[in-house]
Amino acid sequence: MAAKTNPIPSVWARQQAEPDQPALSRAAIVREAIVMLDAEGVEALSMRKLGTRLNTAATSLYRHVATKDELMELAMDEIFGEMAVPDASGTGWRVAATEASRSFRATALRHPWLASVVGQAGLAYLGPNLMSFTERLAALFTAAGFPEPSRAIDTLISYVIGMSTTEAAWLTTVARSGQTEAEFIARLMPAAQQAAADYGHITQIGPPVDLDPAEIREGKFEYGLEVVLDGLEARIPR
Amino acid sequence: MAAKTNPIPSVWARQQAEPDQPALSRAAIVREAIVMLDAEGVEALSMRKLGTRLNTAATSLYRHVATKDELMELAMDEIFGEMAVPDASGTGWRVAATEASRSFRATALRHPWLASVVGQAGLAYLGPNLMSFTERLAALFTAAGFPEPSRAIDTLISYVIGMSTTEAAWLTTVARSGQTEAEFIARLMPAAQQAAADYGHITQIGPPVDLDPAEIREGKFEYGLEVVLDGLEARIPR
DNA sequence: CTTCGCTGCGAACACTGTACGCAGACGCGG
DNA sequence: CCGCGTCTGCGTACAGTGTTCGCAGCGAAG
Repeated sequence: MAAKTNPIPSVWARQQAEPDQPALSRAAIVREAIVMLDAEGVEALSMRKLGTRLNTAATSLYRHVATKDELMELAMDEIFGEMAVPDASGTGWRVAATEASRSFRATALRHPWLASVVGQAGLAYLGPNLMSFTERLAALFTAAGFPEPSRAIDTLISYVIGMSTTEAAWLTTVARSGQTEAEFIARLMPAAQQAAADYGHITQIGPPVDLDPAEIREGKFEYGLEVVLDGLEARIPR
Repeated sequence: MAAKTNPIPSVWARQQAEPDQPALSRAAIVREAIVMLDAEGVEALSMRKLGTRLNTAATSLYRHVATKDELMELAMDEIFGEMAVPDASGTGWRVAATEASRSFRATALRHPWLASVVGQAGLAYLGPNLMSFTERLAALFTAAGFPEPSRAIDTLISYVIGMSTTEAAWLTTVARSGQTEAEFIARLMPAAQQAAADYGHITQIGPPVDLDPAEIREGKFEYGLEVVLDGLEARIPR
């Protein structure tokens, strides 16, 4: 791009570094990366595209971010910052845990690419927001009287992670197909029933199809959430 | 590689197509891909490397596999074939479900790359082995008397998937660091405790460190499994 | 014997993440 | 005011990636 620098380097022609683009910083890079990930998915993000989106060259990003994997970890931690763990005072631990789980799921569905990153990088990265999230959960479960709060937490968020990432991956697959969720299901039904018949087992698998798929998924999540919380509640010594 | 074809194409010099290499087939490709994935992880697998491993060119693979993503889905389904769902007769549904969950976890830890694939492709792909797995689970939970077996199944495998993939991703991270698991934990402890102190919450997070990390992980899994199964058992109408 | 479809493959294309070295800007001691 | 060292942006380049295309051989079918 030779046209970017003014051919005659005159001080008069040069405008004042247009401050609408707030310079290049790690925070700005992560923010724009999340925008791209939300809009086009995990495989559409490349350092070059991110660079042009920020009006810089791709290699400039490496001044603020060591590697692309590190950028993904930063983005992941940023997303963890969107998850809320409400206070248990007044409402009790169970509604607080329910609300935190719902917040996790909603956030994961808002940023479906998170499923890939969690599957690849895991939760070993100790970002501040992830730390804060688990720390608040630990306070919640300790106050609830669990003798082994870390195990209770791991049980709950394992369920939530499993359900949410599966759901997110499903939604990405549906979105890639260009069809609506109902259409996609309708197209998949014959193959599924065929396979079910092959195993000689007449299963009415899944709920009736005339409901809103999004509501079905939400109901499924809530069902499992109650199951897990029931099992956990029995662990609290009286 | 001009030296591969005999410079003088004589029938006598040509040996009988050495049958130790069992030709190129979709099954052989998937099998070798799994070997590579197990050995070197998901990011070390490329079509070219896989090709040379099979003594062919990379582009030859595309005669049997449409795309690399399809190959990954095939590999994933192949792995699902390793998971066992035992029969419930005699032992009851609960031990059968426990055994199936343990089988899932063991298989996922044997092939840690599966976590990435599940996170990216999800369970929307209807491979025969995945179908068989869920079908046998459906039979198990239906016979157990669950009014909504599909919901019970989704609850259980969501927990199992969440725990197993998180564990697999953790193990991959540890392996990449070149340290043992205990060393890795010891190195991470100060940062974690520092962060915990920042939030003013003195948590004895995690168990004492003088135990075998693998046993700790297994105990964690078993704890959550019992919790989920307890919650599920209460859903069976008497 | 001819023909046709299938399989392997070399070359090429459009990208990717990232290392390296150069150029300019900014703050600071003289 | 000058020089200077550090920091930031960036053009170039490299080693790879998934995948397409057209060509060559080979086995079976007509």
